[in-house]
Amino acid sequence: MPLTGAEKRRNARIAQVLDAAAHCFVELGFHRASMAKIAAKAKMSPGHIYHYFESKEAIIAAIVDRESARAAERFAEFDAVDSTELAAVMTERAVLSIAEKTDILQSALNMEMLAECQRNPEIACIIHKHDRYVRDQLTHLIRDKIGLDLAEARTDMMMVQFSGLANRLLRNPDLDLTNMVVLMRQTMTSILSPALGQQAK
Amino acid sequence: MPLTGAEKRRNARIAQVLDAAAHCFVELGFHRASMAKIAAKAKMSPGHIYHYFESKEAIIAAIVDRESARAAERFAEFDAVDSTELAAVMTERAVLSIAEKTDILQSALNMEMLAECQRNPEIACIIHKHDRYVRDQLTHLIRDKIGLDLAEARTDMMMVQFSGLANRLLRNPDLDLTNMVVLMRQTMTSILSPALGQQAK
DNA sequence: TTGATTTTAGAATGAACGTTCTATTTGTTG
DNA sequence: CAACAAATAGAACGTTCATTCTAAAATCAA
Repeated sequence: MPLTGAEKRRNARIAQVLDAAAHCFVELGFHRASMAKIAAKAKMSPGHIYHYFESKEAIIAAIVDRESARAAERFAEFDAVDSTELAAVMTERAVLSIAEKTDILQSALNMEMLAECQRNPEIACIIHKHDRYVRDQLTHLIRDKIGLDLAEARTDMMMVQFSGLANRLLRNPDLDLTNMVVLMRQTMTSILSPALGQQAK
Repeated sequence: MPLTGAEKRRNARIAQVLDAAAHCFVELGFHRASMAKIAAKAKMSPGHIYHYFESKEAIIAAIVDRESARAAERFAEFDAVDSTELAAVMTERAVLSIAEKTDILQSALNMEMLAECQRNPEIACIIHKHDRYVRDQLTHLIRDKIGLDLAEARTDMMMVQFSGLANRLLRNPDLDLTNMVVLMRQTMTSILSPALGQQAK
């Protein structure tokens, strides 16, 4: 069924609040971003926000859900990639997405989400849900399309590279990516290579 | 020079506040942990804390500094490891330190610190300082003791594995480490192997 | 012990916050 | 246009917070 005019407007307002909230959360963090500031950014009154969200907590949950979903979506494109190229494409993507300014800011939000994840069960649930989704897609790719064993472990190792790189750039903003690309590609290739165990002592 | 009684007592009180603050920060985050709660946990009055710290911000900075220093210290032991064993030892350490409950809680604090790092220049400075220290140690090890090229890039890739694994465990608490250990060791070995570039397409 | 200094507690303060309430404007429908 | 409903603004409320102030207790010097 198509949305009525009222519903469309309502959704637009909700998106407006979420955009404003995301902006404030990146800049100030969940708990220093006040409803007043979010309202100002969204160009509506503080009180009015409560017609769309039950509480500030609900806004945080909605943001975590939306941002996690967006991040998960970006993994979907790997599905179409030829299996011999997967390591290279993933490397390019990891490095490139990190190199974009937007993702650097994003990762502040990501860190905050992960911190919140440990104390707020509702947030934990949302994050785990999206992570499971990405993991299942990737595992399917590795097990069924590439035909490797230990697909879950390989998936998690691939994902270690993504989050690790983001984490790394926060701790060391001067990180030189040009040399790391080579090593990253080698690492991804190694994770996706069938031979296992002989390198270990 | 040895510390006087008064100085010793003062240092003990400061440590008492920091321990209490760390506990509250893990449980509630930087901004929901109130001075009243920290004071209660430290068994002193809120007002009294201001004799040791200028502000709550100063406590946060001190915690970030102390925790970063502790984390950096734990990297020092790699210095004594035989270069052929480094990958294996580092793998064991990454997996083991993650498997400990204390480090899981620690990583909530870590995430919060990294989030704060993007908005608070003072916090950023502290984190970068400790990261540089660890990185320099590891780079020296890889370049001078093992004798590899691209030492900085290899260092950062090693560190990607550490933070990536911690990150991963937050997103997926059911992570099965037993299979990952094998892949992690292979990855670390690959990062520390001299041959470079031929795997890449 | 007495006086001085440090350490400590706890109430007081003022600002900021999330949320609710009340009123006004806008939009829709007959 | 009239009447009603939805949307919106903004003031008001009660709470919580970081910080400061005041005074009491403890410690130390003589």
